[in-house]
Amino acid sequence: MHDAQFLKREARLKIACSSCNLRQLCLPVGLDPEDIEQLDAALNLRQRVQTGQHLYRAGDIFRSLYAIRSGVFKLYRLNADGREQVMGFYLPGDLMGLGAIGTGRFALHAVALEDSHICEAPFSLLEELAQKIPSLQRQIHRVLSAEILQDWQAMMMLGSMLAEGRLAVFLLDLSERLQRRGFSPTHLHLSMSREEIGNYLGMKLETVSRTFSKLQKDGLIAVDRRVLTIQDMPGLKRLAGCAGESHLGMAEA
Amino acid sequence: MHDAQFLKREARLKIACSSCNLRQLCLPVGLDPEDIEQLDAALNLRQRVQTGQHLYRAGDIFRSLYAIRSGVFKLYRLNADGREQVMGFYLPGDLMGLGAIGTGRFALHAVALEDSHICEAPFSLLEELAQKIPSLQRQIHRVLSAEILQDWQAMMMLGSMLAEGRLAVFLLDLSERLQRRGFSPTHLHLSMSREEIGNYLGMKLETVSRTFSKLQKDGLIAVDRRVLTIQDMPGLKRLAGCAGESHLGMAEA
DNA sequence: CGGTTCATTGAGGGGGTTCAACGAAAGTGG
DNA sequence: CCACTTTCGTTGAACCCCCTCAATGAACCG
Repeated sequence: MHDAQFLKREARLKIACSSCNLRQLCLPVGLDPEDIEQLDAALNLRQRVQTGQHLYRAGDIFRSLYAIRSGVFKLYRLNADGREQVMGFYLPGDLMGLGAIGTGRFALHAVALEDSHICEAPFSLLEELAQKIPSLQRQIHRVLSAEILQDWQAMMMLGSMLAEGRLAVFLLDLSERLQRRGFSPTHLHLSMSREEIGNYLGMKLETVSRTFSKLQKDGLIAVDRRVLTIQDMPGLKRLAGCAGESHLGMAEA
Repeated sequence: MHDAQFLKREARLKIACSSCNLRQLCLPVGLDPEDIEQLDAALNLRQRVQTGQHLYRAGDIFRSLYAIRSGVFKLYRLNADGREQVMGFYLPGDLMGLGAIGTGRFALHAVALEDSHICEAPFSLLEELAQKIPSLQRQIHRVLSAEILQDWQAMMMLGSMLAEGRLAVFLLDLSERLQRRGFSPTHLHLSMSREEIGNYLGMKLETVSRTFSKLQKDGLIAVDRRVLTIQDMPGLKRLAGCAGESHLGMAEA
């Protein structure tokens, strides 16, 4: 993501799970080469999604999961009075649509924050294949479970942390996910606006901006527009770990 | 739950999925009678968990999912400085442990808020069985997906609603889940304390208490200790729907 | 009955929102 | 190339919801 070279290099490659550099993050994890071939056949539907385009919308009938090959997506919902609520940001190797399996309809809107490429995985085919390939079934379970864990982390942030802590958790999470994908863990490009970050973290864009400024003043990060450098990883982790949770109070059973 | 008669009646019955009145909520959904028998054989491990007892603890090795037959459980985590963070309340028919599938270890503590009965479902057996029974596999996917949806609702509350709205969503969610289980949707017994509710909703127990009082003054609910009656369902839904989200503001793109 | 836990209510303070102004960067059309 | 416009980010000041601290009351239990 945020790397034109990366995009171009990917476009030139034959796009197959077996040759995909995301196979250690995506559905193929734990599969034998011959199984990956079968998987490849099932999800040979590739698509390009340009910045600002929607991959699907809340209410659409669910037929497929979508794996991100490159780019970044924002998942969000619109509440009763039309205001947006960001539910997460998704990176290469992530699967989108997991919340729709149960109901048969997408619950959220998915929009590309950068020019992106995705792989469409028809879910009925995936289920069929999982019936024959135990390791694929296990991986589907793992992926669903991981999404639950990720959501719990967001709930934890929103439920018990102050602005500083939330931003620290957000940055560390992003950093770790980027690192797992082979990007630098300290030099991040933010594909989302301050408003989108704040919306996800349950605060206003002004608060995000102010908190960025404070973290910069404290020497933990350096921000220049949408390029953010983590300068004091342990310090950030300290913020994310314990400090700043629920108004400095120490009470509780 | 919260009904001694219910517990006693259950104890007398032969405890099998095929005769369980939760089979429309739990793992057996969509299974043929003969498949249910196989499922029954796989999870014949029943347990009693008394109020305050832990079913498992964060960090424990994950081997089984746990289905609630009767009672109520609280799932929570302890953060760095030992403070509690409630991640959810689970009712009969719900499955616990879904977040542990990916990592092999439980991420949360599970404690009974009432004297409860659970069914243990060894996950390796479940996976094996799902390999043979497509409808069971589909149900496992559905259950995992439903947990994701439930978590998204919690994120939505925490991220964009004020105390009143959060409490309204909480009560309506509880009401609907109780109704699906055959209980009254308007007359609820709260198995959890104000502090636990507040912790889950990202607010202090005093705020929960004050907000209950306000909702009561407005004629939406009636509260007597841990018995809560919903008196104006549409009014509550109005609160949960749009009102009270992010400081009364109407701006935004 | 005294001790503990839980719930309610009040008063004061703080973190974040709201409203507002300003600046920087990017895109547009002449 | 430069006004013009638009979008995005930053910063300041006032207000408000909720937290904190505190006191009181009700129910449960040994």
